[in-house]
Amino acid sequence: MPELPEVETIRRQLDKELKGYAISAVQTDFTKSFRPSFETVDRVIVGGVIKAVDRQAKLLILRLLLPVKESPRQVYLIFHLKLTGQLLVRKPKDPADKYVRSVFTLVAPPGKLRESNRSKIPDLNSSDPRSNGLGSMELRFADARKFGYVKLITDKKEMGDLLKSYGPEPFKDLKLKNFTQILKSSARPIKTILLDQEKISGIGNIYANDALWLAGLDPRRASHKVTKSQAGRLYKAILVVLKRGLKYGGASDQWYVQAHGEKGKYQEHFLVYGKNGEKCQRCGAEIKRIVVGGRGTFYCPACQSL
DNA sequence: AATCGTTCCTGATAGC
DNA sequence: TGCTATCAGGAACGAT
Repeated sequence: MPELPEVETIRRQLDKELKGYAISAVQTDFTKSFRPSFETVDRVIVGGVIKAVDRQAKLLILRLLLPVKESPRQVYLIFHLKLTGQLLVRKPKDPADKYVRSVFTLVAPPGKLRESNRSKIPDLNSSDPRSNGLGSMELRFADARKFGYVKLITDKKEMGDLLKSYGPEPFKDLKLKNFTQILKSSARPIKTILLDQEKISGIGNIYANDALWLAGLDPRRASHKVTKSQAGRLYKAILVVLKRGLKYGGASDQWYVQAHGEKGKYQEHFLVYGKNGEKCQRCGAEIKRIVVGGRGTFYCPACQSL
């Protein structure tokens, strides 16, 4: 399940590779995933040039510049991968990927094309009619479970409001002081708070489990009863596990892959996530799986105290 | 305002 | 082996 480290890994790759490309076509066999509608997205974004790829929480945000003659306009194309979404950068002739629901065809503008293909062999044999024969690419949106979505926002204020609905970013504005305040604001289980995107951006089930284990905190503990020193430990633990997730290129537990289909490696370094029945690497007790807030939760009953 | 239940969807898995 | 029923899960949404 793509969380902050997974989405950020993809963001860095997309930002590097897609910048400067223009969208020349959009295809889908699942229009339901488009908001407000496939027709609108298709009509508006074709011709748009990708200026940058941003991230907020688990959202990937393509900043597009529409080449309207009088006044070029910026719009935002947002992807949420939810549980099984993948964004793959491919060549049109590359082998098919499983569960592809939508394909965005990308073409390099002349300037970009000369620059990036100077030393490459031109692909003159492409049979794809949309291809310009040079530097054409595809951004494939695959999603086995179909929970993911593509959302177009054309209004700057609407974009601002959307971003404001998310909690602070762990590596930007989440400081110990506001983290402590956030914990005090609710009586729900601490793990539920960590997963709440309105409270804190980017944490999902994997990193919530591992951070709570690292901090030695029971995931069921009432958030507002977490002590000051525990909050301090949890704050550090969150940053540590997210950083490790990033370092290993994300966790390819089931579906997650990076932008070129490679797997991440954080799954080889899980602390408790998915380790039901195994021994706690800190105290040797048996890791248990329980359900907290409707989510599978892994923890060590011996060293994660209430 | 905070919280909770329901819903979306289908691959993987357990049970027979 | 092959079939069927059940489960998992982020977060939007409506209800309380």
